[in-house]
Amino acid sequence: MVLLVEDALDLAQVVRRELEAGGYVVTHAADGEAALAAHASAQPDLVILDWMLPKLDGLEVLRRIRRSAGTPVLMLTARGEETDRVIGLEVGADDYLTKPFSMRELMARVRAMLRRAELIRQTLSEDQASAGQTLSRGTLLLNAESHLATLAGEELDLSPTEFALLELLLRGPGRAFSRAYLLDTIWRESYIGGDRSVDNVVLRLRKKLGPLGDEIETVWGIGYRLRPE
Amino acid sequence: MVLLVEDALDLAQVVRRELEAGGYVVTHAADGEAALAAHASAQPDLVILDWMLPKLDGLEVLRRIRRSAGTPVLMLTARGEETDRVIGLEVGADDYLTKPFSMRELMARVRAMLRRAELIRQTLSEDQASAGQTLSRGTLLLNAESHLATLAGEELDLSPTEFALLELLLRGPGRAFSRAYLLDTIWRESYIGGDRSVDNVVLRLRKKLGPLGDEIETVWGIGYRLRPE
DNA sequence: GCCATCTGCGACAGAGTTGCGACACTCCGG
DNA sequence: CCGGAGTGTCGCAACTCTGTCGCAGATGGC
Repeated sequence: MVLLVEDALDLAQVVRRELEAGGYVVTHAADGEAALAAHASAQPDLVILDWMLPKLDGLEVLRRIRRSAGTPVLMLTARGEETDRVIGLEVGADDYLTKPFSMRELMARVRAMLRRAELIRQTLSEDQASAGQTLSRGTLLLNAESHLATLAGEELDLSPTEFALLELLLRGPGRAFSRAYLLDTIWRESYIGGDRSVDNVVLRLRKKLGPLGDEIETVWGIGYRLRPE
Repeated sequence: MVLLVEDALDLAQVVRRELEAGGYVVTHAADGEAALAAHASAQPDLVILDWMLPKLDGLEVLRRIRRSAGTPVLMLTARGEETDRVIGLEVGADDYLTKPFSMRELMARVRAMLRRAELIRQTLSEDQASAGQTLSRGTLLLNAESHLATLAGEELDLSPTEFALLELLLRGPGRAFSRAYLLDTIWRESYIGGDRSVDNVVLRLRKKLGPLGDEIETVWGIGYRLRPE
């Protein structure tokens, strides 16, 4: 069951039809309060959440959902909206889509998210998904909410891009991320980057991490990965 | 290959030059009917489609393209047609650019779209194969998501091609794969290789697998197979 | 056993990919 | 208007991967 939270009714209609055509059952909510009510009563497998909403905005809705549940959330943001891509990740959105997006892309993401959620449920214990706020790796600590990273007690001075990359890696240790995925996820609407941009952020991040930098492995011809522990 | 559909010839000329300078091969069509014909015969990787066109307008062209193919489409629209945005989404445009636009932005979008198309293809094929599962064979473990293979606990250093081949074999143990099939599946459209390329990958893979390499059997006159357990 | 094919395999070179420093541009705050 | 931080781009070097070739060995039909 998918909960769709979107106040633009025409767009909601389109998305709903597409999802239903793909075999999903869809519940719709048009504002933040309705969304929370629907989430509590229907317990969806996935929430598609617009950023701008009447009554409660998407960010606040996300925050409250996270207090009680680990439901995967896909956020919809408009291009040009002043959204720090990191903010959403802090609160625990699992993925993003920038308007306008294609229906094909939406479906691809929805499927991927549901699949991943299923896997996590099967294999991993809940703590990784719900603990969320502070990620760690050896002496490296990363707190998403305060946007602070420390290495062996020392504060790490990371740029926003570096921070986002490190966070993504820590969220999926062992998982190999392609450059295309990273560009799509971290860079969002700022598109501009080529593959070499990714390389450079990795380069800078590795340096700042010192010895721990080696834990970021290159997967030749694919992308990068944080070495599984 | 990029199909450019634009009736204003001066603009088309400028865009074409820019794209070609960026390393893309460009085909041009000046009206809707020509666009459909070109799309059917040339099978482009991306379509740049003007909204207003002689004979068939852009929307109709998009609709017909969508009946037969999922080619990514970048629509060019005149300023301020908000309602059309939703219609376009419904029919399946993947991105928009409002005239006038800068060449720089166009190029950025084109690059991003091709990248994303690749991502979507990847995600969907993973979905079919229910990736993320760990495949195994004796002491050999292979995890597609992390792109990591281990043999008796030791990490195996496999090239992308070797990895893909091993994954395919593990997914269909006992099944015999012809060289043609392997070229089609692993090499995809970039198969410049002849049959001996396959042989060589098998050779290298066998070596790296050590004793387990013998499990990859040669099917004389056909191709290769992983010995059923 | 003989021949036509097919496969195994080492060597090599070209193509592709990544590491990394240098530089330029943009965005902000002073 | 300046200066600094952040980040995209470029170029070069180093490295990895992979297709090709040649030849030896294996295989199967006759």
